[in-house]
Amino acid sequence: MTETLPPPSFRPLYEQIKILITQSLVAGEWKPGEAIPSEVELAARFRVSQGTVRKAIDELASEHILVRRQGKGTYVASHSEPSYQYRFLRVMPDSGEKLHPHSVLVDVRKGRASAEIARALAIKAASPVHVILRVLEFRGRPLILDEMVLAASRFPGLTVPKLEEYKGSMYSFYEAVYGLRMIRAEERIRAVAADAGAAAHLRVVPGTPLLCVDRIAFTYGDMPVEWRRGLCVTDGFSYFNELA
Amino acid sequence: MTETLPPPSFRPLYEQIKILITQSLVAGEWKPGEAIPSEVELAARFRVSQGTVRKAIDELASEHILVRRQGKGTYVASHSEPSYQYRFLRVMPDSGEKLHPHSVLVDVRKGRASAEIARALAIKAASPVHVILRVLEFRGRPLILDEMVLAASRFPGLTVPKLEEYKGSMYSFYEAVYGLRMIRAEERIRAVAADAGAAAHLRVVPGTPLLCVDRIAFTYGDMPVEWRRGLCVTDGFSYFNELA
DNA sequence: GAGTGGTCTAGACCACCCC
DNA sequence: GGGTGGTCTAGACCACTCT
Repeated sequence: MTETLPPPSFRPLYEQIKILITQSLVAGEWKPGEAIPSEVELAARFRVSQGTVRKAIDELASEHILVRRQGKGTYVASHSEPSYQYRFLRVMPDSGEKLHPHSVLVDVRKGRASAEIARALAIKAASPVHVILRVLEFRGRPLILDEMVLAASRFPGLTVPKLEEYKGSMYSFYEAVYGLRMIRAEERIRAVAADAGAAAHLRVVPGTPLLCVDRIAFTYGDMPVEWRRGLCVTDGFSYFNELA
Repeated sequence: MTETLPPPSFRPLYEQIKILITQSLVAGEWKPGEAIPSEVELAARFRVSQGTVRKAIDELASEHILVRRQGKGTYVASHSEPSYQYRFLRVMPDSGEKLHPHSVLVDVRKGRASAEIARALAIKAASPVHVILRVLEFRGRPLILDEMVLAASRFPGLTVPKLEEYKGSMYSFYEAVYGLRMIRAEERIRAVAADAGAAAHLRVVPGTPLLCVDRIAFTYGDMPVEWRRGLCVTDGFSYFNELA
């Protein structure tokens, strides 16, 4: 889906400003949740007009990388903020009720990347990885069985106790502990029959149709960080998507 | 998902321009595929600066309602154009190959709206509707069994021969024949087991897990026009979604 | 070359937030 | 009241398309 385009013959100034701002974000000059300098300050710093900075920030805001707050300033988006907590979770109760799931760790172990996962994470096949299994529960009912795979090199010293502290959201964990902010993800969804293991974790009978959601999540610069497979019960719940 | 907000205390000019442009689109002043007047013309017509018209058009373009073409003009987006033909079809071969499905009509009949469908289409329960059944094939292999429900009042004189002409895309049909351009849709996805009927049409064994994709599609002003349920085989195919 | 959208600037003023 | 983002304007110049 992501394509490498031919070198553009022309490079608008505001795109270069976007790149400079992104570089400061990658370098950690401004951390998630913090305010970046005001538009006038940035305009002075980059020696361009405020309008040009505005256009750059507008685009970064539309990509959910920055957040504008009128009268206050412009902030670095963060998965730790309530409104961003479940930004990538598209499964919802059919009732329309808000979903506030509870995460239960099942297993954390070390392993080696399969060919498929190595390709997805842009690492060498058989590289060491962390594999995390967990169940998302809603009102005490198991809803999603997630398997997450992370390159060990990016997540040194990942341990169960550390993970337990952040049971709410994986991405606020990556962000707070490893400085990796996830900005977008690709999902591929299929229908599968529950095998014995999944059925046990999700408390359904084997063979029950489940959604199988494969996800690759990316940080700044389209660097893949996480491969994930979620098996999801859709009795009373569904995956919501808006086509625009 | 769509909420009615409290009356805004303040109404930017460019939003009013957006509304005026949208009204011209609804009224059919500019038809799908045609060019709208240039920015300077619109600025003169609405007595605002070109910059304000630009901002209005920018937003309409980001909503895929208009399409800008540098050096040529701004056009009304149309499902008849190749790049928009399958804009709302998210099912793709895992191979990465481009999907060019072929539509086969199964049945077209009249019926009455169930409570659920009446709610979705914002019509009275038991209102007369058209029900269309069709199969989407890919390389001769049945992939999706679609059931579409339309308010009869919006689609007078809908007949099989008329439909046959447009087997490629339903939405270019709605657009060309009824002047209804679909601009967005909401989908809810679940996993289900194929029943006997679906299994026969999709040539799978009954019980095979399928994606069940319920869709409501909207035209200008968030007016619901079509209710659709698609049953989809996901062997070699998956539903692709980008989370941004 | 004429016409279109696209970029960039500079400045004025407005709405919102907080001290 | 002072700072922030948000709107609106006017004008210059650039890139692209077609004739």
